[in-house]
Amino acid sequence: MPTTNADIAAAFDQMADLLDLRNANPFRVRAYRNASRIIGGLKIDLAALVGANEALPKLPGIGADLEEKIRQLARTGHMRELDRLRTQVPPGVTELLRLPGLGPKRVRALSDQLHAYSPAELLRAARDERIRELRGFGAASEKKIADAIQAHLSKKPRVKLAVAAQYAEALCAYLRKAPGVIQVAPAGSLRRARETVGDIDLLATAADGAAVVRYFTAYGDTERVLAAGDTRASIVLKAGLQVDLRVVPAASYGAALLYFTGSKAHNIRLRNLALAADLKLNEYGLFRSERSRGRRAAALVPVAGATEESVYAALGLPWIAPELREDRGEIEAARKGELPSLVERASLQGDLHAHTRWSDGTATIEQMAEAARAHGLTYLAISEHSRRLAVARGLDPARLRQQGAEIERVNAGLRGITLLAGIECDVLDDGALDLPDSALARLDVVIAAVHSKFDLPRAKQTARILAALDNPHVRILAHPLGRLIDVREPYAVDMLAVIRKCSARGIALELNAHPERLDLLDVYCRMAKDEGALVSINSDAHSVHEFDNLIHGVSQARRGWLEPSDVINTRSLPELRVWLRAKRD
DNA sequence: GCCGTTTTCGGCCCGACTGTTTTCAGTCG
Repeated sequence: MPTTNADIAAAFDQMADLLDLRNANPFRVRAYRNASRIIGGLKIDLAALVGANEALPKLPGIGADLEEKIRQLARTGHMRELDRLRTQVPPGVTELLRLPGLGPKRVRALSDQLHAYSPAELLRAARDERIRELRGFGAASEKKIADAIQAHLSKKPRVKLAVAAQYAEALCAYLRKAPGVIQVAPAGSLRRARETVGDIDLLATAADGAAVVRYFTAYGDTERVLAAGDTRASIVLKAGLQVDLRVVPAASYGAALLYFTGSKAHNIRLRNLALAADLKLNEYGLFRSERSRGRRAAALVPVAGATEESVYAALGLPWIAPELREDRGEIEAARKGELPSLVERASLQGDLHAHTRWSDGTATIEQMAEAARAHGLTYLAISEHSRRLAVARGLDPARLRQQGAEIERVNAGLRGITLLAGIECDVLDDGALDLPDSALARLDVVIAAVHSKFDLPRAKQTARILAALDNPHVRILAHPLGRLIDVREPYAVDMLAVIRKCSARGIALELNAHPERLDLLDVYCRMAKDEGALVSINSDAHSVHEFDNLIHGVSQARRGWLEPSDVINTRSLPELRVWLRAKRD
């Protein structure tokens, strides 16, 4: 079993947990956490490099020591120091760190003094009222811990972006009516458009923060209030989602929005840039400290803060789009003036993947065409399932011909939008396609899709998909990882090999915009861009409403640094036709 | 454990809230 980057990241994270519990130097702990985050988001396969005896790339925050540990993990699957630490901390204790309100110090106190080594054991201690006996704890902490464990044991998964966005919109609309409120904006991972969101972060500006907090905690959908001060508050919605609100003065809006949007790693980079320029950055603004005669303390003079642009500018940077703020090279790119001009929803001219009643959609061809036009699109490919997907009434060659005739008939009466004849053709177990080449050759666009045998071993799955990509008619690879968020893991496949094949054969990778899929993942969007492969942002709409989902695909593409030129359906129909007809080897 | 256009040693982001404390430690984002 080869070691993946995810394995290395997990080992480093566990190392950080264990060191934290053993009261190690906090900066050493941070070094492991940083390394974990960096490796977790890395596209290069580190273990493969080690296996090939090649040099590892120079990674920020990874020095000689951690590099050696990466080598150990790659070669043996183990890390001596981690194995040793594991024997010194009872298993289960690190799980206690996952409980909100418990950090390393308190977990240590609880496990050392109460011998509570797991959430279940700690819950028992809370019920026996043994926690309140400890120094530094009281009845209130005991109850909080008990509540936290119960919430943890019935843990809700992160909420999908599209769902969180709905709650956030309603909350923002409510907050805009709060007394004295000036601005309200979503922040946090929601604003960065991460595919799932752990909680909703909102920012408001007002002169009187306490009044806004009072109004916020009175929100009708509130299950309970976790904390409420003059500048911040946290509530839990009845749906189980936590919402954090911060209120700052209007002059701090930009600095606060920057700070609460994150990511944490991006913020740390910005603060370090500020420090290097002898400035101080916090959620209230960017400040220069000036010593004046007769005063002991230096005065803080505001330099910027009302807008995000002002803060970035004062740090010598252009504004950076929230989707890029993950410390994945955006600061360096900004410095060099090499930030991508990200794709936008308005860049999309068409959609190459939608279904109708001919297979498992709910609308007619006309209705889908009309809806796509109403969403500002100028072309739409009707791409039904193929016969193998019988549950979805997939088309066989005969029905495909009939459907093609109807598309032609409908097209003749359409104004402002053009229909293309497509197919979402199943990839069979051996990589062959589900329809004969003679049927595929008549279509405008053929999308190859894996809908079966998700659990093939990596080598077999990769070979199967590569074989499908060899079919000369294939122009797009649908939802390349097959994952359903929170439901089905991505299948095991060598994405670099798949992306290189797509690049070589001029095949686009689909970024399926359905909120359950958001497949291609952001890191692979970037890999596709780096490898010169195109991406197609498709709705996979099965009803007239689902064209709205395109925005989620665009957000994911932006997280993957994609520009309009990287996305095939930003092209006009004539340009697209040129690409569709281009000769392949 | 990492890092360096002042540094190879001595730093390492910063403020709010809570619960426990009588002035602060721990946790969180």
